[in-house]
Amino acid sequence: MALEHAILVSLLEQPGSGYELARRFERSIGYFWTATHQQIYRVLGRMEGDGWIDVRHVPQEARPDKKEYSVAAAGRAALSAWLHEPIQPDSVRHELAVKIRGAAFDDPAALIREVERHHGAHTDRLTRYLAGELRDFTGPDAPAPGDTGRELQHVVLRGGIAYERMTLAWLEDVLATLRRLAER
Amino acid sequence: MALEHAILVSLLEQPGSGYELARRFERSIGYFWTATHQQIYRVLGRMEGDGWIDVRHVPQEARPDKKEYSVAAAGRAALSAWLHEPIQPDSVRHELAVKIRGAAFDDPAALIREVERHHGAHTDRLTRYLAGELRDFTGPDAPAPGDTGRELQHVVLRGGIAYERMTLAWLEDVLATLRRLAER
DNA sequence: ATTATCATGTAACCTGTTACATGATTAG
DNA sequence: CTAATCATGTAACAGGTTACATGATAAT
Repeated sequence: MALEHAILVSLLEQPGSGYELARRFERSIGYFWTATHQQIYRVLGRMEGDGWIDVRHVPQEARPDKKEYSVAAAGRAALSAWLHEPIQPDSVRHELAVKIRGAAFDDPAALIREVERHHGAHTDRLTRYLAGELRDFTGPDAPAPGDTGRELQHVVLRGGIAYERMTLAWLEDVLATLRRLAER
Repeated sequence: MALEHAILVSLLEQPGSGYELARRFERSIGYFWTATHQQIYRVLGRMEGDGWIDVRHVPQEARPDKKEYSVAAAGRAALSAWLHEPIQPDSVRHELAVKIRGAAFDDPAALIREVERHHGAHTDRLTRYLAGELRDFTGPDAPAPGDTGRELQHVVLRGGIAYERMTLAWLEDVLATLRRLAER
């Protein structure tokens, strides 16, 4: 039950529409939580019903009108309560790892392409994260000392970067292993 | 739709009961896929209905009887088909990261304990993985060159180890950041 | 013409979690 | 006597995915 809370955090950082939230989940929030627009609209409806968020109808020209959501007092309270509850460490889901172990019962060499493809996708992600870090957290845009929000955003981004780097190194290990096995 | 496939891989490595599968998902398979016994029994029922697996009733003394499942031809074919399909790189879900960014709107110092707790849990996991590696993949029990299955199991375990090490380093970064913010 | 972007939603389905339920044996 | 291990399941609910659905503007 954390999509609600991820949305609350995002709306506290910056109010916005369901569409805008969906875009943020593709970008910055995407490196620690994912959600599609269908999920977001559903949850926004529930959160509005529960009084966690307020809506403001924003008419626009040359674009469809939008509903801008912002966090209400009850939402802030719900977030605060959740922050003080312990959660259990997340467990991983690596579909690719299932495939790698499954390859023992099929042709390991056939997996090489797939692993290379994943390596490419993770390289792209890492590149985007690093570009974001350079843009938002270095030079004149570095967070001022005491800018808690920005500092915390940065440490989470560093987590995303560390994850992608570790994944790339592991995929290279996997490729070397698969190639060694394919040679015989 | 990978629980089916994870179960197929596990049953190919070693036939077993739903209970045994649940235990494996807590251990070796747990570092890349999780499932509870409820989920496993439900999926085993469906897989049996689809003819992917065969059941053998095994009477036992001093223990409840068990149903031993093994992979049928149709199951092997289904696994093989899935192995040849491309999958999209897994997206991450780090509930703790949601909390860290949320802490900007609450008390960051209050998160320190929680992060320390997670650090402890990941340390335990890493210790277990390393013990498993030592036991199963070094010394006299090292996989013979050409033992594809064992080699692939090892590379997946190395992925679990790399993940835990990266996570621990990141959590230390998070702790340092939170402590710095709490000092002011 | 076609594709991309902005903007919102419904419906059906599949997956995952939590709680409930039973019952024997073995070790402390 | 209490907890752990072995063994299997049901039921209700929450969360996530896929497909369908609409409709405007702007850029190529």
